[in-house]
Amino acid sequence: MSLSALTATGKPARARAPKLRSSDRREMILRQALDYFAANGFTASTRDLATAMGITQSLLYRYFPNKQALIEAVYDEVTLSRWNPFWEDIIKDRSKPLEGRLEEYYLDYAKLVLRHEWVRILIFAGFEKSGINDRLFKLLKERIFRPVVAECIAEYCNDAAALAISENLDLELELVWGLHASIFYIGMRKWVYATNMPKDVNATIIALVSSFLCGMKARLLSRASNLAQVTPPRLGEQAH
Amino acid sequence: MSLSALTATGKPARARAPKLRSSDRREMILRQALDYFAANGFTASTRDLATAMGITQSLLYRYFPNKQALIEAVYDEVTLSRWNPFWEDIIKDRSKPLEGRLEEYYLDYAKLVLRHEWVRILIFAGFEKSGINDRLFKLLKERIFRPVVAECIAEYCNDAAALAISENLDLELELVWGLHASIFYIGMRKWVYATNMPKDVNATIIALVSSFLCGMKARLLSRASNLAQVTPPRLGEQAH
DNA sequence: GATTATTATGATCAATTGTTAACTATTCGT
DNA sequence: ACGAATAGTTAACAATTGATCATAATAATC
Repeated sequence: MSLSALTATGKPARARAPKLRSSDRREMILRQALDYFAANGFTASTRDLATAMGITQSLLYRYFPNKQALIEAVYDEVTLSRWNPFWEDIIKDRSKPLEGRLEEYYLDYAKLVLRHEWVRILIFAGFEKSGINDRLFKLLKERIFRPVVAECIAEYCNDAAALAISENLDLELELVWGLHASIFYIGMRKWVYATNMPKDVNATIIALVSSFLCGMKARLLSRASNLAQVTPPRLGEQAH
Repeated sequence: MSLSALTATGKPARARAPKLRSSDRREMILRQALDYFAANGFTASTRDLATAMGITQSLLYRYFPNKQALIEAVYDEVTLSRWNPFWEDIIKDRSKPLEGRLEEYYLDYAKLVLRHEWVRILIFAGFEKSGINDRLFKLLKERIFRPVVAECIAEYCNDAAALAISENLDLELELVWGLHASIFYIGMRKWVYATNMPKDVNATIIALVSSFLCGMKARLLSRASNLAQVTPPRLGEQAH
């Protein structure tokens, strides 16, 4: 009988999925599940997911013990394999001007944010399992936010002022959170709200970085000068 | 027989829900559904929802034709009734300094963002039905973002410069999007990612507003001065 | 206190869900 | 070419879902 005939239950027949090496099939499932979950949320059914990738639903369970395991593999794939380990080096490379370094990093990060999986999977994951993003945020804070603050201080403060304010950098860190948020939110406008985007994304990133540095500089100079007033005769005064 | 006895199927008995006036019951369902959906997402089952509010699931269908209608009522409740119509007046009130006005508005908006329903319902809605937030974003843009840009221009530009740059305010608007994002993201850290919050939220808002104004001022002054250089005697042209 | 209008409940349906297991098709070594 | 190993499919189960409706409980009216 014909392979393209109907099944016993009358469902339209589909070409049998080709037999792949176990590792290849697993990789293929992971990649497609990533796209599918990013588009439809983790609540999408395993049946629809399997149909979308041209295999039967039960085959999923040969490669992942259950749906949750597949979801976690997808999450790891997004957060671990899309993190660029060189970002930190870009930020810390003092052979280039600070503004250029920040532009370079944030323009690259924006590319990530403009791909639907980064924004959507991160948010889906946060909703599903609180705390799942902790590792990622720790990475962000230690490898990006703190270095950015350190570079700004190195740029705008002398050593004495840098030392003096290093006790409390909460608000400086919050300004970096703010810049991060501004750029992440561009992705949210596209991939969560489906509302209007900046006319020119790159120009927007550059304007945001410039504005950030302006605010950070003003803040650091202001702290340094307050410091000088409080302890007049010692080091630590500096101007621009 | 006792009212607290078990039912035929052995489920633990629950006190029968009191008989309320139709409008009161509807209001009560709406309010509780808001909290429950904000906490558990729109995919939460109507059974669990009903149990949480101490009524039976079928009662929901007396007040809302289906689950989708309930979800939409919840969404409207959040977006329509939590919008403060006086925000626009605060921003435009030139009897006060600009920075103070922005602080006042954003401190108030932050209160909204720190309540879980605003952040979560908005994002849930965006995921469920793309375009549903369009009306809200139009409101934000017309009543908040554009006025903020206008007030900044009034503060930092003379009339000629204001007129000249008014042709293209895309990037200035994007800076306001960025400030909005910075504050909304504080709510996301709490209600989506369940990660760390600013140590002092109000101080953070004030620092963000200050930094924003610093960047906006620099940008507007720079545009105005470019303008003067390019077309010394006339009005109107502006460069990139 | 009996009648009536209104509100809440319980049982049930059909569809969909994650998951398992028995079965079939394909590939590869010999 | 044959058989074992591997990959994929079909069919089913139990639990959960949104939704419906007849009925029981309560409040209002007289």
